[in-house]
Amino acid sequence: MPELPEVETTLQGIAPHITGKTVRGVIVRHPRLRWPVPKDLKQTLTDLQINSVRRRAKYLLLETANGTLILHLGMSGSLRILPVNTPPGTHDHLDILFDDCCLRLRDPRRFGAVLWTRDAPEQHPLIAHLGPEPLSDAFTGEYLYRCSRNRQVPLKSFIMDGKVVVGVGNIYANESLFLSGIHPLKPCGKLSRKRFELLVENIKRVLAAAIRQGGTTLRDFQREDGRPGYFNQELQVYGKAGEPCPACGKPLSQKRIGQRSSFYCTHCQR
DNA sequence: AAATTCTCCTGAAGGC
DNA sequence: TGCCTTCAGGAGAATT
Repeated sequence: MPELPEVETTLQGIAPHITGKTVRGVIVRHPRLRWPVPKDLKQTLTDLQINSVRRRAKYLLLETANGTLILHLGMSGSLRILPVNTPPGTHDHLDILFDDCCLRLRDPRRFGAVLWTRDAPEQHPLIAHLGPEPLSDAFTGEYLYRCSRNRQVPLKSFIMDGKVVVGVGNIYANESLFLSGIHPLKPCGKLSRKRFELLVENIKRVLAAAIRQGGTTLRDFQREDGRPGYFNQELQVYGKAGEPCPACGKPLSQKRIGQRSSFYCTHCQR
């Protein structure tokens, strides 16, 4: 399921193939995603050059002289670079055709999105009010500490809130809380500055390590060339309810927090 | 305003 | 083998 490391992996995979290339055609097979794929996307994009490919939060931004294509992979989306005329599969929603390759979006669960904006993407309503990038210098323990004062939402929900910080999805929230020895249900307003600093260090560490491994492949995620990510091997707690805690050996707990499965050690995380 | 719940969707896994 | 139920989840929208 694409979280920030998977989106970053996808970005690094597709960028070299499409940057500077001119769109020769667009095929929309299944327009129904989270929002309908723009009807006139083919007209809009064809003959435009992709000037740059960037990422903001989990949005991929393909910038042209006339506007920006915004892609979101939802929870089951993947982008691949394929030879032109590769036969499509069941959930292949969209092809963007270039002279020598095809950028194909597959999204079985249709939580993803394809949007077009003429304005600067930073102004787009979905992007304008997002928190800082977790791997940027703006994301510090001090920042999280200040954001969290007078709030009592569970810490795990807090760090997964895109208005606080972007890109910390369920897998990596669980992992970084474990590494920090912090209980996911701890009210965020009660955590000390010191412990926020440790947490931020671990969020950055986990995300950076996952990017190095090409992300985590649990079900649907695949890289632009079809390979999986390998960070699964490094997971300490995610999906491991009942298994021994890697630190103390007691069985790991599982509980739903804010509609998300949460995994933690009641002994090591306080 | 902040916190919580609902919603979209499909495929995998488990129960009988 | 097959049908049913349950679960997974990003994040906007709706509700409390």
